Amino acid sequence: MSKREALLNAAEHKARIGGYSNFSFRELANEVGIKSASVHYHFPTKEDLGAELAKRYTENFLSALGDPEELVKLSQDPIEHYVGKFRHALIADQKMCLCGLFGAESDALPNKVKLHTKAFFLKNIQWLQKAIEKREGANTTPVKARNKAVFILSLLQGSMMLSKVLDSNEIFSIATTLIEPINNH
Amino acid sequence: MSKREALLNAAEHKARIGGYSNFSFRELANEVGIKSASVHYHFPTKEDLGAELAKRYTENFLSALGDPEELVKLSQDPIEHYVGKFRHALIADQKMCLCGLFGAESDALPNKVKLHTKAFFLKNIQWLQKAIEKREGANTTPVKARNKAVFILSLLQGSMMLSKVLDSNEIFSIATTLIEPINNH
DNA sequence: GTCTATAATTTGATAGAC
DNA sequence: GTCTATCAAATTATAGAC
Repeated sequence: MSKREALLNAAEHKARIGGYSNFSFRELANEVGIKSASVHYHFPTKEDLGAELAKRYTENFLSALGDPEELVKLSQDPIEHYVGKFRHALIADQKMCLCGLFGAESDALPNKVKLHTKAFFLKNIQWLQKAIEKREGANTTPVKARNKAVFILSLLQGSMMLSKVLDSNEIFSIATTLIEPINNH
Repeated sequence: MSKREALLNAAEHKARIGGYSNFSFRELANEVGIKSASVHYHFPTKEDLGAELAKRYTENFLSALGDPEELVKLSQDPIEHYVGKFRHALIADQKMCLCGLFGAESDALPNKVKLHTKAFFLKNIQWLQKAIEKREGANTTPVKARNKAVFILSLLQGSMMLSKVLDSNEIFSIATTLIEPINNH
């Protein structure tokens, strides 16, 4: 693994626990076995590192989601699939969504980081909207599908927050089970 | 207004924008017109200040909510009332819920702050559960009412997050409108 | 790519005078 | 209650050698 990649991994780990201010160049450097000054070779400023972090997280997350159209063709429920990705982030990693944390502290972030965080949310809403449109066909409209997408993403981010603070993965299950009545409006 | 109160107000303002690390004793001192060292007279450590911040926020929020039983007696919808308090926090203050931000970075908080943040969530869930039980009477059970409470609080925290990051209060309206099908299961 | 050395700033905190 | 003075540590960042 390249040093650059190792730095991003270490930063992601810390940021998903305490946000943008929860990692420093020195800590990351120590973890990957180089000196703090050398981190600046890979990322000129902390803002650059933070932006790359949110960008990479978004790319990986959307890539793991796959194409919503394909899912519908295989007659899989894309919403259930989508919820599963968040469940995995919470249960397997025992951490918040990186962009959920960045989103909450959005107004305090350097501009480039904020923009990439915003992109995560826009792209996820688009993914969900498309999935809902494909699944429901003539039973929905673009506006209704987008509203449902906003609803689902809000609920997932919020239920991850509650699961973390109450230290209970069951909270996530409880909140997400109640998606169904909306999902099958 | 006492200096102590002014310090808490200044801290709350900053914390609701960028979390626990987004305020320092020096900044708070400057804003209320005293020196950094004097802040330690009011709050020995930053952890003490943070804990008091979450505690005061929780007290104020629950006090503003009032008694759910009273609301039901006046045949007001307690859920609508509850959503209105979050709407106000978002629209009037243009900020996240303090405990929402603290909740997201929960695992990085000093212990006392974390405990008071957790208490905010537990007390809000209790309030909602009681409100739902009173309103629905024999149509619900304690478990079902609590699950609904978890769902509503998750959705509200998440939709505040999305509203902040997408810089759109409409997002909050969209997400919360879709509470109704669950509310009237 | 990584290092040493270093700068400038900020931070939480303490001691002791008034 | 507030001040001055001070501290130790941490932070982001740069210059320049290897």
